[in-house]
Amino acid sequence: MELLELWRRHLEKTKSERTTITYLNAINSFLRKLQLPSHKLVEVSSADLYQYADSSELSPASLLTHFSALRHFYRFLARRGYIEKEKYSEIEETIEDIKEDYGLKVIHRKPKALSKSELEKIFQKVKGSKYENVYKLFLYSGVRLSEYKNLSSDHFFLDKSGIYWLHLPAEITKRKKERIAPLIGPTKEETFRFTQELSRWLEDYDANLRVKAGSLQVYTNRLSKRLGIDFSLHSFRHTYITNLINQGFPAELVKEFAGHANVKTTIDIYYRFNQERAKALVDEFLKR
DNA sequence: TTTGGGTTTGCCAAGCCGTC
DNA sequence: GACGGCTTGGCAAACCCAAA
Repeated sequence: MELLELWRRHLEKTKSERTTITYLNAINSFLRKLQLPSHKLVEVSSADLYQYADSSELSPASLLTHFSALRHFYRFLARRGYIEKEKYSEIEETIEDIKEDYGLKVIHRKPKALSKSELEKIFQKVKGSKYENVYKLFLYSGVRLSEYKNLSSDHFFLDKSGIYWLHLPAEITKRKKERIAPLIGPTKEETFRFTQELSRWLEDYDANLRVKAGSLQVYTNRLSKRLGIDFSLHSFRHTYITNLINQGFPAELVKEFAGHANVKTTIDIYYRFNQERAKALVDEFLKR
């Protein structure tokens, strides 16, 4: 059996469908660029790897992904004895050299929480439509799009204090980790106003809150352009988490509500972001 | 225990097409 | 022409793990 086919089967057993697709695409892109037939993959040299990096028009992040795939492929071949261990070491070393040469590092953008005026403009535009309800759900729950796809009224419950909680079972969350999060906004008043609305919407979830994920994404993208506001569905999640932080929830709790696997993610991404914001606020205060 | 870099995977953008 | 659905590849968020 062809080595590429063997690797594909291995990926299908050990990786997600998305990763399998991404890695296979990377290898195919490599073959196309170098105009190599797949059986020549075992003969690939350092010069070929350099040629790919030199001629590629991919962004640093994508090039990194492609080299991750190549490294994974050759590690697979070496472990099964299809290539010499020394050959794999040479390939691995070359990939490291290329990364160094090209300064390949993933650039992380800071999360963007939406401001009050941006939210007003967005909700003014979608007022009265189903998108208004869905956007509010994203904003008050911090739900991810992938989680929203599988949501139903069964995932919401009202607690004794009169606010809704979202209970996401492990099978529908990103990292297969059960998550419980309160549906709250920037203030108590807004939270209770939303709770009343949600109570009505949940009577007929499909009619009030169900939109196809693809349509929701495209609609949001177009709205972002129309309004001249740089936002996406994920911006609502950033805003939800930022609201929790601004309200003084401790990082361990924000981590649980956000569904992060560890608190480092929460602190690194959101608290660092908030420290800058705090500095800006202090500067503003001192100017008064 | 912390941190930096690598890996995995979800999200977004763009283009095409159909419908009104 | 405007709007919305679908597909696909690249980008970036989030997680993981080894080294210090």
